Amino acid sequence: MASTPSSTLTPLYESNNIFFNSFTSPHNFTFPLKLYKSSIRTPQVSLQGQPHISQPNNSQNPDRKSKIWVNPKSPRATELKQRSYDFRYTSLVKIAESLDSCNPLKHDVYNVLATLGDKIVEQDAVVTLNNMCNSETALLALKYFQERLKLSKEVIIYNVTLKVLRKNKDLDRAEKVFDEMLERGVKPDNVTFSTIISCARQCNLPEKAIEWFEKLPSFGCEPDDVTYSVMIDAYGKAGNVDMALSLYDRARTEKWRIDAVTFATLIRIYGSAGNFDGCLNVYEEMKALGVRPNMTVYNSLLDAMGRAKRPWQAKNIYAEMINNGFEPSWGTYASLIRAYGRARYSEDALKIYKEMKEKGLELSVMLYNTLLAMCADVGLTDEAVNIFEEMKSSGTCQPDSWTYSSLITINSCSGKVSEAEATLNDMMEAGFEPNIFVLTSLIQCYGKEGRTDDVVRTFDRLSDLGLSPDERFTGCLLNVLTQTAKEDLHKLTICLEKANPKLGYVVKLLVDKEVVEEEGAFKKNAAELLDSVTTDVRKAYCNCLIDICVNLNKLERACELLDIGLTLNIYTDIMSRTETQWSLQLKSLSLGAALTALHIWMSDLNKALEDGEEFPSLLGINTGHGKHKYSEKGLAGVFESHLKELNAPFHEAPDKAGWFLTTKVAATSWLESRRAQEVVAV
DNA sequence: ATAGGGTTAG
Repeated sequence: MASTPSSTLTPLYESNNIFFNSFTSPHNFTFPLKLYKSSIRTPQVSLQGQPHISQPNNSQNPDRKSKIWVNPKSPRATELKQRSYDFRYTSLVKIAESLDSCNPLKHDVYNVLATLGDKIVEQDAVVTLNNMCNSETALLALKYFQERLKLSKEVIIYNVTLKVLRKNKDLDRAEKVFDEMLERGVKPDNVTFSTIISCARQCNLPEKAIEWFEKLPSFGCEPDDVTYSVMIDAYGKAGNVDMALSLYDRARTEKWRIDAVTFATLIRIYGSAGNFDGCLNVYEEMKALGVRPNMTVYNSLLDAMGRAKRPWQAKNIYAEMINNGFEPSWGTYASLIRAYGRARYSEDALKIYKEMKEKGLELSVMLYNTLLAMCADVGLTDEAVNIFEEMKSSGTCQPDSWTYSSLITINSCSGKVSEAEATLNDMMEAGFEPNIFVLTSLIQCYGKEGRTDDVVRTFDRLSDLGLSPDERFTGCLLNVLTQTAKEDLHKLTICLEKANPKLGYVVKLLVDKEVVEEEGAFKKNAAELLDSVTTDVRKAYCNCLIDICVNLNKLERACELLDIGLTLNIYTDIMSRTETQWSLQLKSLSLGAALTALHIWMSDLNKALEDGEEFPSLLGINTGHGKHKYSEKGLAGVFESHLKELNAPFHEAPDKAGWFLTTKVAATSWLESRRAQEVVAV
């Protein structure tokens, strides 16, 4: 075994939080509650009260009994016609509004419609129904028009009625209306089908949508571009990406004009299937076909890049969108906040937040939560407090358990135990039970303060609430062990055993002197354990276990764990060699794991030296810049002093943050002098 | 705006 002075490896108790945050980020958790939309969307603003529409006192008004003859083909005539149509349209919208709020009784509905007078035309029916939201009164209105009008295109008023039913997500009624159409001998067309199909899609019944699409040919209809687009969307929603794409292919070979909306649909499908390059390819293909992107395309792309955790691409697309003269919509901002928030682009996210406020756009709970979770991630305590205050005073949304979780996490991470406890009380007063996320944060919080008994109490609280520990919760507990004094470790080992017996056993082998270990049992069990947990927590578990070893001065065990980590590909590319440089990559390692890796790397260098291998011109250690807000010092800072203690000739590169470099000559002479010392020491 | 697609997501 080589000769790293192990005393320098010992005190790990406070600093390191490099792996800590993989547990505390609320966005890493799968929240078990399904949240529903808090309010129904307000209906469209009516045209009522727009001043330009009727101005009877205006002497310029051409609608007054004017004797001037106007050439019907002149632009002036077109304008007059337009005005008179605008006027008619406005009154029809008002009728539609009255019908929406009227009793669903034949008598009442007919009375409202009687105000239209006797000279109604087919288009009046279309406009009225098209502006309605109430299914029941719409069906009565449909009857009224059927009784009173000679309809030359009856299918159209059926189609607009179907739109009303779709607004209400009422597929049952839509299907009944369809049957009625057939009974009356009205032939459904593509509009009928696309409306019913999108209704089924919006009802979250994509199988139904497919069913309707499949019966389209039996009514003598050939799907057209819009029907394809709707179906592509429905297949995507049903998770049948292959069918969606093959429809797209079919639409393409049948030379349908594929417009921006369809491309946006395709981008959404690729995005929700996790194929983010697919999204970008569709976008390129679209541009190659000469289709100009619209807002939907941009918003879908931004959303996809957010899911892909590629905030820089979101940024580029947004810039392009602005350059092309588009005004960002609510959806644009929401996508950006999510993209930036998840990726911890805090400055960008906060800028968007500011812009939304300036424009008077309301944020949803989800968006507030995204911002708060981001603040928790990067340690923006003051901003989080501000955002929370603004959220409360917005009057439009109430904090939910996610909100409180983030706030508790923020307090916990900045070591504000009593504030965290107070926030938990607020949460319970607001009617939310503490959940696993909150308890996970609290465990971290107490652990960091060395309040082991409170950690144990919080651990027990979880099962009292009828919850069982998940991998993150257990991982946080394990992380607490890396910060706990030796004499308290046994209290936590008991908890660990309850949470995950295998993990408990592995830790016991490290901590408990009385456990008798069979030859190789530690390595075997540790490997089985790490293999049994999901990949997202493996590295964190391994890092923690190594830290515990390092704390307890069990360097051999630490090396065994690192070896397991390398074998299971938990750590990749830690040590690499090119012709010009040999590197040690420590970026995602905890301090203990990094020190262990350094130890192994130095042994390898020694061996290479012994074997007379040629060293490259440069040797480098990359610690990453370690700019994490919650840890006073990143890995870089700790490493710098550690390397000094070892008299190692590595020096931080001025132009490459987080890199410590040395030359062939310096490295060789350093290793040789260490070996000489070793001989003296023996 | 004036018969069919698009969302508000964790």
